[in-house]
Amino acid sequence: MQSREFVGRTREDVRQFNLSIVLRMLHFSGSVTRSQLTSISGLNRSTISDLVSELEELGLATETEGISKTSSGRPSHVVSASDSVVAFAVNPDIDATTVGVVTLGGRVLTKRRILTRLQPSADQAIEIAAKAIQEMRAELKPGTKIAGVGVAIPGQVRLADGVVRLAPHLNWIEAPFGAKLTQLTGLPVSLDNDASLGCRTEFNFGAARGFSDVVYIFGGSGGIGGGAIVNGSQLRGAAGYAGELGHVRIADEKQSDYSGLSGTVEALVRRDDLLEVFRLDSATDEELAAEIDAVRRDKTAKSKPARKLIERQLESMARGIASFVNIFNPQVIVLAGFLSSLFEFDRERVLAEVKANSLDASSEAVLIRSAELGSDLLMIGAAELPFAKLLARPSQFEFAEQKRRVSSS
Amino acid sequence: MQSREFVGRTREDVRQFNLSIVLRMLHFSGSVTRSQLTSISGLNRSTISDLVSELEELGLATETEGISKTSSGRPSHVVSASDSVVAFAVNPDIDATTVGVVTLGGRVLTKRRILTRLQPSADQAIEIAAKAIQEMRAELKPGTKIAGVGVAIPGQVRLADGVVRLAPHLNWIEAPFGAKLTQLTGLPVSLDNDASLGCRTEFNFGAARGFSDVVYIFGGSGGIGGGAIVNGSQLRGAAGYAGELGHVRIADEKQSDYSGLSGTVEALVRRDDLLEVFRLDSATDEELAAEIDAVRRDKTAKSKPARKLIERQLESMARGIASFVNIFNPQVIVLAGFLSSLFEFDRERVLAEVKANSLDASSEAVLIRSAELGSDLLMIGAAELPFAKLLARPSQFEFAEQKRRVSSS
DNA sequence: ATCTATTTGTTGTTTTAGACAACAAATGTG
DNA sequence: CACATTTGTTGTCTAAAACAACAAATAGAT
Repeated sequence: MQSREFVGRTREDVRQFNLSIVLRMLHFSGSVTRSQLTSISGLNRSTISDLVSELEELGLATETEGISKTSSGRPSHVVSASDSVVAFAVNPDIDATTVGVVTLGGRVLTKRRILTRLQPSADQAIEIAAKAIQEMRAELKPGTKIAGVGVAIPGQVRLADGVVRLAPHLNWIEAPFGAKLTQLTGLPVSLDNDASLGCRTEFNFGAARGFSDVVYIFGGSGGIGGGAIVNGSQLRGAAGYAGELGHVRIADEKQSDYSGLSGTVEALVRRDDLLEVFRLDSATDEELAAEIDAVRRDKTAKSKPARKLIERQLESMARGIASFVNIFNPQVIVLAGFLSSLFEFDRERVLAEVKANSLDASSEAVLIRSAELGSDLLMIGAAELPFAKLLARPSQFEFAEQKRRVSSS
Repeated sequence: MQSREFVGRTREDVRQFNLSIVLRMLHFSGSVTRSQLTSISGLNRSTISDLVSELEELGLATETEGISKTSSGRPSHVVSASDSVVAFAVNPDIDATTVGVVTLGGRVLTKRRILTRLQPSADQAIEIAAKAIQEMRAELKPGTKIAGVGVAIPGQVRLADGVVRLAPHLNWIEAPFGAKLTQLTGLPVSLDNDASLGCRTEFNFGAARGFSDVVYIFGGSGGIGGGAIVNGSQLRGAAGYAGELGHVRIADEKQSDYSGLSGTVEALVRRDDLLEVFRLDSATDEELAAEIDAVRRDKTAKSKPARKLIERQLESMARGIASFVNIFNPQVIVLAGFLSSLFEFDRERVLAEVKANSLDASSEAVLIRSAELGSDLLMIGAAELPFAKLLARPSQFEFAEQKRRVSSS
């Protein structure tokens, strides 16, 4: 008999859980009135009062007797997530490493993008991140509590120990990112795949908010990543590698993807191919979107090769989506990165192709939409990793020491 | 803000939850000693004592001062799931409808297979099931409590209202199976897809026991079905259609499956094709397995066409599995029906093909194995539907009335 | 300006279920 | 047969949610 499943619950668990739901409401909505907390949770007024007091004492929430626009009656106190609880977010990528500070309320306080040479080694990225964190830490307001460091990795991450198994784009193999960054910063570090975090963030704050079953597909220069929300919780898999939707085979073609698999979505829907047809060396997602949109509007012969490529990619993408619809029966599919541009190129056609390649029942109610969150997505997503641990057991969470020591370097 | 997620917990919830874990342990293991319950749950001895007493009073558990082989010390009481709590299980199929009675302890008390003409209508199947249930109900020991009726459907089921959306094999479309069977029997009826239930049962009692992330693929005469366990809970999707693993596209081929989709696993791995190459009109899984095994052993030229077909199917199956490995990163893949025979034909090759078509990290630890549970699989699986509701809130569950009335028909 | 209805915050009390401690009961062992 | 060990039982303790009563703060009506 497995033991994990059959662990009993005590009164302390109830308390932790209720503290957790209150803090989660604050985290996801910024600020909430006490009467809202009461009605949504279904708990008694006095219980909510008690819980909020405890969160205040823990330094996790602040209460203001602000204005709460209701019809009549005594106005309710507004409770907010404390701005003095923060997490560091790190996102190493091919040409730069981004580091930011995110508050428990979801605001990005600072963000720094540190350019590197192309394909930095893991050790280089770790040192850059550690340095930035140390500097930013010194600038924090006194009394600020640090929940930890969250890292979004463009590759496969073993969740158990924070080792980057493979990041083909960066050419990292078996890099113990988490352990080393912990060593350099003295802070607890959690890692996850960037697309998984993107999925989770769109689910928490963006286009997939309010749904319970979500498929997220992200297209970037490093390939196609994905994530899924299943019955309200993130798809992780045994070791954390789940959600590699780009590496699903959909055709016989020989062309292979960045991981060497052929006929996959990632092999057939390539950002580089689009750049090539537009004769661009590199482009931001906005620039690429503009090019694609220009093709959409221009119906003359001149844009034919580009149009054909876009349509071919769009069709491959739709085939992949159709399989995901059959597998997950999601309420919504969120497309991010340049996939969103492919979708906007011809929404009707994408929808039609998806329907044609999936079961009627599964596809009848599915929504397809573009991602909503922009450049702060990965900062907020990465910060969610340490915050998740805090949110799970608010009164037992131990913050990193805030005694700053003079760094020797 | 979604409301469901943020509902607070009360002391009553704790009680229900603890009653639930105790009853679940009894359900999954048959019988357990009180000391085991204590150590596994982590609850206090006196609490377990109290919980067991309540379950006894509810008629859900029985306690015997039996022999518990421990080293020394006072022997512990053995607690078992009550045999007088049962559920009906129903499984309509193309040529017969099977109805059974299953105890909370997991024993199949009775099973009846009622032959029908080929492709019976839903109404016919419902009437057959209702009649069998009524007869079996009359034969139950007095005092037996009925948790409800669970139905395993070879097709897509809308979980919310128990409507069979599509069962291509049976040619059922939009059949309100649940409502009608409830009407005829007066019992609460729950439905689910047969492969989903198969998955769940292998997870609870069979080849996938003890894992948290499972992919299950079933091959039968009606096509290829599937199911998945994600982080310990069943993949359902928005409406309950998730897990249609057979309808995932893996190749360009034109050949289409029973639902009209082309190039899918179901289109390329067909039981009928195997029967044809063996010149069989029909065959049980055992007979088919024997044929396939004969080919395996016979290396002469004579069996060439069969061997080629088997190998082609095996390869397509492996391609599908590889995609599922990338998507779910499961600990184990369970193959059932004739897929298990394909696997046994050449385990090494299936494994090699899966590895070749999936990411190294995702596939490195994955196990592939054949299903363990035999003919009672769907009976136990279907019964799990009503039992699940009982297990979720033991002291609030309302059993069907046991006052038997003389049936008018 | 005052009164009323309404809603919310606060405080003290009640209830419930798990934890704990002490003791009795039932086994194996030397 | 004394002893150690484990388990069941019983009475008490404790923490946390519910509850009830009252005070406070608003909008709207007069």
